[in-house]
Amino acid sequence: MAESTDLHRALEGLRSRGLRLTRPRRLILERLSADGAHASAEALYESLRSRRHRLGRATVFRTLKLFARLGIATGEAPAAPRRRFEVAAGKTHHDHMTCLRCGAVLEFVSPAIERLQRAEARRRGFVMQGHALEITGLCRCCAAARSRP
Amino acid sequence: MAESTDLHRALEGLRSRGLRLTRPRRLILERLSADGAHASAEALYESLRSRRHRLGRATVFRTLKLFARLGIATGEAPAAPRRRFEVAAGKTHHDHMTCLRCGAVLEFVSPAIERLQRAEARRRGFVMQGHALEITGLCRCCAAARSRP
DNA sequence: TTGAATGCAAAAGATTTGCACCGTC
DNA sequence: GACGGTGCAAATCTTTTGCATTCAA
Repeated sequence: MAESTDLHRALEGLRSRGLRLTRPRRLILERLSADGAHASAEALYESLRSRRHRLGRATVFRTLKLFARLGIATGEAPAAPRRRFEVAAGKTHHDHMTCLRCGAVLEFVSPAIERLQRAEARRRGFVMQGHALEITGLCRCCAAARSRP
Repeated sequence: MAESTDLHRALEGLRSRGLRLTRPRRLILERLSADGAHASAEALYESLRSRRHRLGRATVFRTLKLFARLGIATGEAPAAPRRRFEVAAGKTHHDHMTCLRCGAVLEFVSPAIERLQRAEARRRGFVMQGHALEITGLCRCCAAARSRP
């Protein structure tokens, strides 16, 4: 039921753009719809490939990217392709705001947010060990620059 | 001043474990201490390497990993090495709790946290476009399993 | 039929590992 | 002097791209 709804929605999204609902796309969508999957491209590739049907790794990546672009699927894309480091000594925990235009990183702390996170975890019996919050967008300068002609 | 403090602290951390404060380690620590850097391994490698001094890419990665282990530096390590996707259709925005033991992903929504994030961004003139919050730790099952002998 | 989509293989990007040599303690 | 650390190159892992072929519309 949920699957067929997803499928119809996806079909619309594709057709309205002159794109096609192919076998690989249907398979990936079905697998992703099942059991609220949070799957990686590799996991999908492994589980969908079989002796009977061929499927390319590249197709899975291409399809996921397409789905993300169309809003059919989402994937937590990291703001930075590379892992970023910073000194920790003498610093307390903090979170980040990353500017997507200039790459600037602002640090911020919100005790209230920390508290709420802890509460949410506790409510679910989840033993919280760490957390990472990243807000993406435009820093003050870049926002100003963009709004200018 | 802050740099020499960091350096001393790091030296302690290293020595107490029988590790050495070498040239590459000092350089990386200094560069990381400067201007509140949020730098990638590649960026550090590029900026520290020169015709006068040789420096290996591997050393930078090894050193950062070591620093992270010793608490001298931190880097937002993603809970999953691979990007994970999920269907978006019909779903509203939500955040994740990832179990580091079994890999389970719990979705949760906290309007209060969302609100606070928006407020923090606004306060800094940051135009928020997106955000990702991931809480890592142990899910109920794994926490229970671990506390058993 | 025809252009979009696929599978494969090769490339690219990020990080890790093996190993002989080097430098800190 | 011993042993931890380094540089280099090769290996790994994840994702992307080029291209001839296939297939949905």
